[in-house]
Amino acid sequence: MRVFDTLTGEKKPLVDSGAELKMYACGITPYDASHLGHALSAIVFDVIRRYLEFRGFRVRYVQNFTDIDDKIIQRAQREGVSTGEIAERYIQQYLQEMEELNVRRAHAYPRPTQEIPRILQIIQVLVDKGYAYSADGDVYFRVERTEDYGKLSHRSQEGLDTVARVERTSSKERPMDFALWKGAKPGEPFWDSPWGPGRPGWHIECSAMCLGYLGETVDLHGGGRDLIFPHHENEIAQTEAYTGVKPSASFWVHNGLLQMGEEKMSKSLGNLITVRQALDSYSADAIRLFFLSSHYRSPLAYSEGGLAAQERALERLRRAAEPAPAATGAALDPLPFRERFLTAMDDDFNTPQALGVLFDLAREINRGREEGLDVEPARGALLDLAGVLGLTLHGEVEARVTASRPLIDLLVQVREELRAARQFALGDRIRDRLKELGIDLEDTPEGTKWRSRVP
RNA sequence: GGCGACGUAGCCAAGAGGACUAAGGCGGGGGUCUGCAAAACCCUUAUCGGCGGUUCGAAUCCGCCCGUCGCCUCCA
Repeated sequence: MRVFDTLTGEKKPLVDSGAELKMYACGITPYDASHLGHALSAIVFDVIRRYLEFRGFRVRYVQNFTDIDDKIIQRAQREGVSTGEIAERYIQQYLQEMEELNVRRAHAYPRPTQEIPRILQIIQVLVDKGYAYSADGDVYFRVERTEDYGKLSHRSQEGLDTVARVERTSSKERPMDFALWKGAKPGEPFWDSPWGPGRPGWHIECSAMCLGYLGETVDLHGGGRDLIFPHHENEIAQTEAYTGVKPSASFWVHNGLLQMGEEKMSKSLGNLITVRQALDSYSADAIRLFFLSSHYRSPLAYSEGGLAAQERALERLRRAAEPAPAATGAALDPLPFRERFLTAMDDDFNTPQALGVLFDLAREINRGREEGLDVEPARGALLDLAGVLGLTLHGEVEARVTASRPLIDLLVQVREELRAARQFALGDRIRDRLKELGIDLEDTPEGTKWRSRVP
């Protein structure tokens, strides 16, 4: 298996050492509803995790929530509630939505406000080692002390210092130094520290939680591309300065960002589709299919039409995965498809190619059915491999019509009788009207079948 | 200004020196099946942004140009 590593810029072999594979993904800052970009990232790492497990790795997966930061504080002040309340609300919403998207739970979801002692201890060591200094109640990381700062994002210290946009604080030694600890301003939540009351900086929390939950070297550290700089660059600097162990991650894995028309989807730009909105209009499988039909490292442009197209494509897979009447012919061997699927996924999780294999397999199943082959093994493989991508292939709208099922059955039965009497005009009318209501009828050799769809 | 991606059919998207007379999906066209449909199946729908170069051979490597985007500031 080969996986692309942002640090080296190339695909490297990932081998199963037999030990637990440690995987850390940067999660969200819960100050508002999550958007599809967050879902994309979550689904990318969910698929990576599922595939690794499918390949026999024992995976330990940790994802954090940044539950204290400027935006959470602002929101809390605006609503007149505590920061903890804001964070908790959106964390629960996120977890609920991820469950609906069939994203498997991480083994742990640490949060900085619950890791303050560990964070303080790390900052203390960095200060003691000369990697950090306190100034006016803040503590900054001394970027100059590290010789390889910029190695992840491929930037030079000189370049960074001259960039006007880097925040210039009078108390900083150099503009590119970044905060480990932020002194509390009036009215802000704070924790006591040797440098005064305050709260952890953004980057230190991930260093602390990664170290605390997984150890000095994680196998796979992930997040969106936008986290490469400064977040992950700073994390590397802190963690490696603290432990003296390099590398702090064997693989840095970053997913491409979801674009919204011309620019990326982001909370600060306000051009977003929330996970909720997407789930209200499309099935979880279709949303996953939309994301996975492009490679995880490429940017992906959101499009209403694209999502709808995937919903239709999904229908092909769903139908192929439906149980078939027992057949007497030879069995359709799914092994070649399985191997092609593995080859695709082994190459840096090439899900578009893997999906191509799934569609090929679906076609073979349909063809096999017409030829009277035993497609059960192939059907099992299709469901199995789709499951690795987190696709259920269930007709998810079925549940919505449970109550009206007997009535629909009755109408279908009446129509069958009309057809038997060659009263086609009336029969067609029933079919057309049901279609308008989101019920599609199909006359097959085994009788009339119906299925519901989103109207 | 610095760093980095990307540009493949009407649309989405794999492929990264020879098995490509370029996967897969959506859409379009034609057909089989059907009372008619639907679904399914079959056939069909591209020479890879432009120009130059390297090579026996390039969508795949190099250079230049054009275009799009991301990061450099909170961000998945």
